Amino acid sequence: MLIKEIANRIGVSIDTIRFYEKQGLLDDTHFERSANRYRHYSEVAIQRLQLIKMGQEAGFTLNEMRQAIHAWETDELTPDEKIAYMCRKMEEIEQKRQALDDIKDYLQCKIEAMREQIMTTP
Amino acid sequence: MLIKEIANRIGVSIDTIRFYEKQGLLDDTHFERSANRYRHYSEVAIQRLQLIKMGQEAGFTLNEMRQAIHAWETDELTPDEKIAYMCRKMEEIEQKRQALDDIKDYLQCKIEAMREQIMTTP
DNA sequence: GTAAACTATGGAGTATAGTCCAGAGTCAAG
DNA sequence: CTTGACTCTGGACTATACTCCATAGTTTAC
Repeated sequence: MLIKEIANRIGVSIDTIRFYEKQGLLDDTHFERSANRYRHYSEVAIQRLQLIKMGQEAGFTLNEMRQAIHAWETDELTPDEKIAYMCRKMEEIEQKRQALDDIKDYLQCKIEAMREQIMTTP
Repeated sequence: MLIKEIANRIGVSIDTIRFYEKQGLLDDTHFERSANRYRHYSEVAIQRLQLIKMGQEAGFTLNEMRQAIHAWETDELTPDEKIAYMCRKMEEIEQKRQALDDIKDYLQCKIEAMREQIMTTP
């Protein structure tokens, strides 16, 4: 799969794919170079890019994701430490959820108040 | 309330408060100037800053918030249109929640797989 | 065999959201 | 009446995450 195809599949630009590579989020485990130096991406690359996209939508930075991936994929941490690392990430996600719930309540109140106002004005 | 006090209360820097002002998120309805040109902030400013903070934690940009605030506070939209606007924002929030749930499931799976691995290795 | 469409690289430019700094004025305490 | 802590302004600087561009090589279709 050449760069244009994977970019289209994931829904990002070609430049973005190359940018992620420069940032160390994609490496030679995700693609091979043919004789003409073209990158040929594997299914693993698809998964990696989907993960990055998911993480970004959830509000994580590329830096955070690179660190988390590194923590998970190397042997610098024991399995228990890896689990502990990811559990901390889960807590961060919970906090983000709480922020969403808070603003949702805020908007809901605003909307209710506006509806009331519409009802009670002649 | 001078700028240092409100910055401390909200938990942002003085520069950030002034930056928000430049961005049109705070105006003379949020503070008055004394003879020495010092800004004196009101409770309304506190509420506005808390809203901005909430919105940012939820992943909205300053631009989006400025637009939403403008839509809500001017008379360019009818009450019904304002409600419709905010309901669309509610949908965006739902999408963000979904992204969080997705990545949470992903992490959960990873963690489970790692636990399995720990159990089954000698 | 050439034009269109693709790939490569390096580097410049953009938007967002601040952060820092210089130079100047203000205020409260001792 | 000076020292230290505060305020003001304008502008330069930073990090993140792209995006665009020039230049050059490659492949596909006619």
